[in-house]
Amino acid sequence: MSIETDIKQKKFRSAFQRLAINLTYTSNWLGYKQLELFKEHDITSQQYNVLRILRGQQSNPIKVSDIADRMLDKNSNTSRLIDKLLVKGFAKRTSCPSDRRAVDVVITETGLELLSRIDPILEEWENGLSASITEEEAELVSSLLDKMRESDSNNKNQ
Amino acid sequence: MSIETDIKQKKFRSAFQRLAINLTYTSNWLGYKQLELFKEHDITSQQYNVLRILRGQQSNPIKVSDIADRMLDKNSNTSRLIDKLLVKGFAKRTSCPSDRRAVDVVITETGLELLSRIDPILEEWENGLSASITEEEAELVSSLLDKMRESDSNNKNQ
DNA sequence: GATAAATACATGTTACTACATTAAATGTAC
DNA sequence: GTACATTTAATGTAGTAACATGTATTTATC
Repeated sequence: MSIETDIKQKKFRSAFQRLAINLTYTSNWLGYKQLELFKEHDITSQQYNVLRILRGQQSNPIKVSDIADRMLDKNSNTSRLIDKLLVKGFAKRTSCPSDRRAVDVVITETGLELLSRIDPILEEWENGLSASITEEEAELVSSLLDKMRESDSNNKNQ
Repeated sequence: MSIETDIKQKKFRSAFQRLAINLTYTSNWLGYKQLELFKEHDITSQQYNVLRILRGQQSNPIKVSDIADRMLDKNSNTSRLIDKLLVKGFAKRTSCPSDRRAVDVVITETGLELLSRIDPILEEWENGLSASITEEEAELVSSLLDKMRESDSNNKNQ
C-alpha cells in the first residue's frame, strides 16, 4: 500500500518529505516485525545488532565505542546493552591490554549458538521480501539510501 | 558512504539483509538529524508527527487510535504523547459525542503556529537532500519502500 | 616530568516504550 | 433485554534511551 494511503496524507511538500516520512514509517514497520521475531529468543533488536557485529569480528575483540559507531548509538547505551549480553552469557568483556581505558568485547560460544538459531528465521523473513520486491530493486534502494546519507557531509557547513 | 563501509561489514547473506540493515541504519541517521532540528523547539519527532497528522485533519477531530494507526504506534504511547501536547497547549482533547469511548483530538492555534515555525527548517533540511539524490530517485525509493511493505499481507498466513 | 585536554567507559536521572491490566462504552448472540 | 465479547483509551510497571556527569586512563603542551 502506498504511504499516502497508510498514513492518509494526500499531499507532501516535496518528494524528499515523502521519502523522509516513508523511511520512518517503514523503519517502524520493520522494527515491529523484528521485535516479533526476536521476542521468543529473549533478545532485542539492539542486542542482536551487537551480537551480529561481534560475530563479524570473529575472535578479534572490538571496543565499545567502535560498536556504538557502527550502530549509530550512544556509548552509554551500548555499554548497558553489553551488560545485558554479559548477564545472558552471550558476550565476554575484558580490559584492553594496549589501552586500559578501552574494553574489549567478544562473542561467546553461547552467543554464536543463539545467532545460529535466529539466523534461519531472519533469513526466511528476509527472503519473504522477494514476494514483493526483486533482488535488483533491493540493491537499488540500498544504494540510494547510501547516496542519501551523503548529504551529511554536504550539510556540515551550513 | 556505502553501508558496508559505515558498519564495516563486508558480506551480507542477501540483498534483502543488506536492505533491512541499511534501512534501520538510515532511519537512525534520519532520527538523530530530526532530533537535532526539533530539540530547540522543545518537541520530539513523535510529538511533531502527531501534530502533523492533526494539522492534516484541518478542524476535523481525530481519534487517538487513528493517530496511532498512522504512526504505527501503540495506543498507550499515543495517549501519553497527546498528554504532552496538551500540557504544552498544542492540542485539545474532547470526548467524542458519537462514541463516548473515543477521544477527539484537534490541534490548537498555538500548535499550528509551532508547525509554521518548524516547517521552513524541516523543508530546508529536506531540500538539502537534493545535493545527494535527485527528486526522481527520492520518488523511486519511496515507491520501492511502499512495495516492500506489501510483503506484510503475503506473510500473514505463514 | 607536570599539567591540561581528550578519550573511553560507566552511571544517575529523567523521559519514553512495550506490555499487561483496568475501566468504560459499545456491539453481538441468544 | 441480559450476558459476553470487543473496542477505546488510560495507567501501572519494567525495561530502555538520551543526556549530563563522573572516573580512570591516555595524549599533547609547556
